Amino acid sequence: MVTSMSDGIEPSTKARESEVIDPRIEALVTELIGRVADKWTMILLEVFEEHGEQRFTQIARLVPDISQKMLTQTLRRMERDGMITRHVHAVVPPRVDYALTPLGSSLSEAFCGVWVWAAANLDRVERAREDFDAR
Amino acid sequence: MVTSMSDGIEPSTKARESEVIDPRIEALVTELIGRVADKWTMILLEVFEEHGEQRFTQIARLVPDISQKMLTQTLRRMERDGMITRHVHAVVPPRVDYALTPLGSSLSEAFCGVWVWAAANLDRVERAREDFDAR
DNA sequence: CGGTATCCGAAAAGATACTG
DNA sequence: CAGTATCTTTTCGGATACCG
Repeated sequence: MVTSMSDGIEPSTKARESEVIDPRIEALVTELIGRVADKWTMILLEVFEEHGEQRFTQIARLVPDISQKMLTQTLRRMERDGMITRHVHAVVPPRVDYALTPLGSSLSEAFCGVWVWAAANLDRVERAREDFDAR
Repeated sequence: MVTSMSDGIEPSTKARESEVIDPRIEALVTELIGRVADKWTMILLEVFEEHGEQRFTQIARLVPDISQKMLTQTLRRMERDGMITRHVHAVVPPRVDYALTPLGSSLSEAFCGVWVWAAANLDRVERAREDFDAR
């Protein structure tokens, strides 16, 4: 869809739709996918999309399996990538609110299809695994 | 987005949209996302979607950065999950063809939006990072 | 060709303790 | 509360050797 492969000449039997975009762009997109197609990133995007602005501890409660380290790390990276904002309130005890930016929101929407797919195909995958393991 | 409703009563201050789906289903969907939101899985799906049925060595050529080990591993897992088929031809030298199943194809489509997003927002992310690092 | 098996160093994730 | 620092464990990925 987005990748290229700059073949030379061949008439080729198929695979004739996209192709020949700048390999530099290709590499950057792939790097970005590698960054963004991360389990925790996807899950946090989803949490923000569903629950709106949240503070640190609340997020941790909504995602019980994430370690505090990974939560901090993922939030920091998402902030750096422009997905979320981080607002520190000067109160005691401290309060930090995280919220999606429009950019993060748009990515969340792009991932929406994957969530729908997962919910819809859960049982199919389950059965495929059973079939495979039965061999 | 996928999680859902059927809350009981409480008025609550906010966060009144989702909630209270079977936590078992929720956990399974999350596990499946964790499995599927993998860099190499995404990239291999994309390769199959673009280039159709491919044999092992050809895939390796199309994805130069993947190690043989990770390629085998990812293909095996995708086969187990019902995303791809694996056909061994009884010839010498051996020939093994991999191809998307309808299930894999549907996942690939679900991911399509993410690829489009990445290509479209590359520069925005780039600038966000520069801004962040400048602090 | 299309793998599997093994070893190994590097990187990522997890657990725990401490702090402004 | 919202982290950071540190330590341990797991996973990743390259290199190499070997097989049907």
